[in-house]
Amino acid sequence: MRLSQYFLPTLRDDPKEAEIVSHRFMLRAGMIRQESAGIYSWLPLGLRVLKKIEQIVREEQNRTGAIEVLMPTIQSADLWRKSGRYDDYGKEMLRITDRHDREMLYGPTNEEMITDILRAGTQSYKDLPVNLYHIQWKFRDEVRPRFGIMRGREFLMKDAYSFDLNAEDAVHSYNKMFVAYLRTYARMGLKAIPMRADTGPIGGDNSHEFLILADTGESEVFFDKDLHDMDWSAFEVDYDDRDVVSGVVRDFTSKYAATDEMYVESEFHDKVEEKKRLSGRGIEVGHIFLFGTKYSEPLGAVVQDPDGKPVPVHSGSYGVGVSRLVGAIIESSHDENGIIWPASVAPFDVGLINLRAGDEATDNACQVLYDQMGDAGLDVLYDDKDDRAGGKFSRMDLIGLPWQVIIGPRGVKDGKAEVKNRATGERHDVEMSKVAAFLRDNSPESSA
RNA sequence: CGGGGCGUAGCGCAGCCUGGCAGCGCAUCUGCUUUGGGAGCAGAGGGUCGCAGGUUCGAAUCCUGCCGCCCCGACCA
Repeated sequence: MRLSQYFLPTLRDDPKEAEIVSHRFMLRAGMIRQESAGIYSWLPLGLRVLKKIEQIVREEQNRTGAIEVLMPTIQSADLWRKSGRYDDYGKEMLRITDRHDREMLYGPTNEEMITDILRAGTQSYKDLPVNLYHIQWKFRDEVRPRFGIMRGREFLMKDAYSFDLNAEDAVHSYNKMFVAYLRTYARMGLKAIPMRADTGPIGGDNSHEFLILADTGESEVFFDKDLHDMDWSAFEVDYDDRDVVSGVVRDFTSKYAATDEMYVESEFHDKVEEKKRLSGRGIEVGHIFLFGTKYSEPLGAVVQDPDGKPVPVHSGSYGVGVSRLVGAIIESSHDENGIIWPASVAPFDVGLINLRAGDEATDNACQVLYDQMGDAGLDVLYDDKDDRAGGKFSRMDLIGLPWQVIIGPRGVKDGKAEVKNRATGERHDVEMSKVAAFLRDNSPESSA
């Protein structure tokens, strides 16, 4: 993509409404534009990141055997009356009336609808287990939206729903999602610590929130220092092996970690020796939850078991805040100059900077490199604009592409390109013809 | 929902107290000189001063009402 033909409205000054780093950089880098409180347009650069994150989430869901569907944003009130949540949900739910005076709502979540979909399509225990998910916009009319897309009213969420014949099978479904979440966040370069979460009236151990440590997080967290030493890479697992999967869950839940709502000081002190007690703040980027037959019973999601008896299915729901992750990644990966994208979610792989646009030799060298990198499968943003060097450097640092390939008359004379790593700041003089190979050899292995 | 604050050009702001030509910086456009970390000079374009009403010869400025947005707290992917 040539920058001269792209739409990238960057800002030099901080917009005054943006208090936290991710919000500031997203606005300045031209990723989003606010349309209303908690509602944003996604501009080209932001949309690219959103799609990358969405795709990683999708791939990791599919890997567990979960199946993608797409449910509408608008739902009928009827289903919510059946589950009893229409009145319970309160003002957070945006209620709409259509032209026939039918009561509709903009979905804040989809337990009712997915349970009804399953009910209609499943009659036998032989049809289970099944895990259906979708990645769809949600609307929750938050009292106070803030921090840009981190707490928007409209947000993109992956929500998965598992259905099993009995409680034991449901735990395996839950565990699979737990492991999938570890892998998902790891692939985005994040360490998201699973923490016991409030299970509300249902009880039990089976609810965890996944939190990214960040000063700007909305939750206060308490955890064992040993968690930092766990293997946070996207390790391989056999999802069909119940023991392996539950073993991973056991490992990652063996160390104390709790958000303020579950935190009990005496328990923390009991389980963690003093020098290993850490506390801080975290951003919730996922929440998984096993709720048994809470929705299947009222909505009649029943299958026949091997004895021919009708039994309500056991379910769980599993959410990932896809749009929130864009902000969370920036919170955990930036410097004073701008964003530092992990390669897996970067909007482009490389920024090619032409320091002397209009100079024939420099233009030609850039064109050759642009084609070369494109042929090598790299996604390149080519800054071919007739701007000054300083502005180009600043803008490229701001938008945070993993690599910058800098071409000026100086290098062109020697046949050399300057390759800069955005994260480390390291610069390498690389022969023009070897730039694509250099980037391939020095990029983090693709974890797909 | 309680408390605080803001609304003037794409972004950041001044002007309002004490009513009298709507300004500054950045950005944008044109020309020249420059050209490896946000250049210089000269010129130019861009505004329903959030909206409505009122007071006044005259309102960005004073008064009333409304709308929008931000921040802090109680709630949440």
